[in-house]
Amino acid sequence: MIHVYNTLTREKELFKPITPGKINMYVCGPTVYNYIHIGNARSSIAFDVVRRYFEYRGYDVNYVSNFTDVDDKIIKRAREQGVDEMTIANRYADAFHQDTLPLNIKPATVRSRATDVIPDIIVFVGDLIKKGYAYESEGDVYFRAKRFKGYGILAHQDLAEMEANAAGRLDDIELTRKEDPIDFAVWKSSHAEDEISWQSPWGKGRPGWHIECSVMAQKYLADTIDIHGGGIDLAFPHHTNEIAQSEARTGQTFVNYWMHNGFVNVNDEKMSKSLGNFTTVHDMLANYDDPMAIRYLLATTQYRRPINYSNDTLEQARVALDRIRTAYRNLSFRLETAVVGQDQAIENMIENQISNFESAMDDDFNTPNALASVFELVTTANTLAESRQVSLETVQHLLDTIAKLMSVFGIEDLSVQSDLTKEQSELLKSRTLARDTHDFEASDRLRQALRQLGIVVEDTPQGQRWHKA
RNA sequence: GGUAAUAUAGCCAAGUGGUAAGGCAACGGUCUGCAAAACCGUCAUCGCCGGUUCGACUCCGGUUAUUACCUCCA
Repeated sequence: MIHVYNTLTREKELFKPITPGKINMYVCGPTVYNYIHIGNARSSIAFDVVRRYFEYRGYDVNYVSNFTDVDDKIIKRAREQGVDEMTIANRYADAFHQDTLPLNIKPATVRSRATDVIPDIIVFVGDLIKKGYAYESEGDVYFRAKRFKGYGILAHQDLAEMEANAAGRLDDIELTRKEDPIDFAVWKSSHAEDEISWQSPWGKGRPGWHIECSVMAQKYLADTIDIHGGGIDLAFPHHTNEIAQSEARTGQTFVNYWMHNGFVNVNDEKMSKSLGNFTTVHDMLANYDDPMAIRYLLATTQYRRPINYSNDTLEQARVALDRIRTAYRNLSFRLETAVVGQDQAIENMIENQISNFESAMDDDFNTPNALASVFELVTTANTLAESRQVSLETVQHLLDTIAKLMSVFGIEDLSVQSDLTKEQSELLKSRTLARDTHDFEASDRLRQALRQLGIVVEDTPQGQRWHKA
């Protein structure tokens, strides 16, 4: 029984998929005009965890996301660099894949670009006009926001307020073209010859920002989808407008559950270029050698809560993750000395923690609580690793469980052990001999030598335990 | 101005009408040739003021602070 917080109703609701066992979800992707920043990564990771948990629960998840590859920011950047828009879009779409790979974000089932669906967008806009929900005005096409009943409820915005706000902000050109200040563009005429554009019934132009998501969700998923996700800032206007467009066209509910992730602050401040704390994933990965620690920080905070990203919080994440890795590694070491059999008390404990983990995740993906269960298992693993005698099946079960639960957070490869070089192997053997004869001087020297070669050796009742530094 | 969210120990962070998970740090102990890793123990009364209640940190009212959104920012 999974419960999901629905932004539309502002309540946790029992999750019921439209088709049993299947989930159609759409998550807003980035505008590819720059490297993705940590906020983009947070959003991707938050919904990656949602997806992974549904999959863990046995659902078949159809995950669709987009690249916004045509918009003002891309056009501007292309101009600045004297290249065409697609050069910019391709460059940063590629960078997205490079940056998300080390963060272990699963690729979308379908990752579509706005420019891949231009014909569909034109049909969609045409339909809106036919139904009286949109109108052409000097080459632009606008959506009649007021015509759509319930416009603004997702973000709990008041129509009159919005109207007043909008009127003060728009320039004269927009005001003269729009019937109403709160109307929004679904199609924009192109203003310059060298600007990217497509031929349409309304002249040369390009899609408005919101329309692509409505079109893709419908094209690749369905008229009504289970989950739509994105950053909380998108609730208004982006998702508000998506709802209006999509429902105006189909007459059906567009989305059953709206999910929005919280923001990432950098050093306790909102990330912005003017504050100089704009943090791209590209730079983070270049400056930090443990991408899984970044993932840990972003994945283990409850998705609706804000995250403060700083050297300090990142370091705390790394230390916490290391505790899990160390436990996993040290228990793995006991596989060699384990005896065939099972330990019922520990088996029961494992089942209890799995159950706690699932209860936590069922409750709107409460990752901090779920993690607490993992740490209970970690303590058990540490205790077991120190026991005189351990049962093989139970050791394996505990290891598998920790790995399985952590993989829900997208943290895999807990124990990245590589083979020893011949030299390292020889040194270890020599050290065993030295210890057998209580030659501690030689033993300490060899431990130091191994340390220099990147191998940390620890002495246990079961012999030497080593791992890479 | 409007609409929301948040306020829990040194830090990060859960949670609940009946006397506060987990992680880090700190302190004490155990284990250890030393070390490492680990284990055990200690460490908060929940922004402020009222109210409801047998009882609130958890519900209600108020207040303060912080933050976000109010047309293209995840």
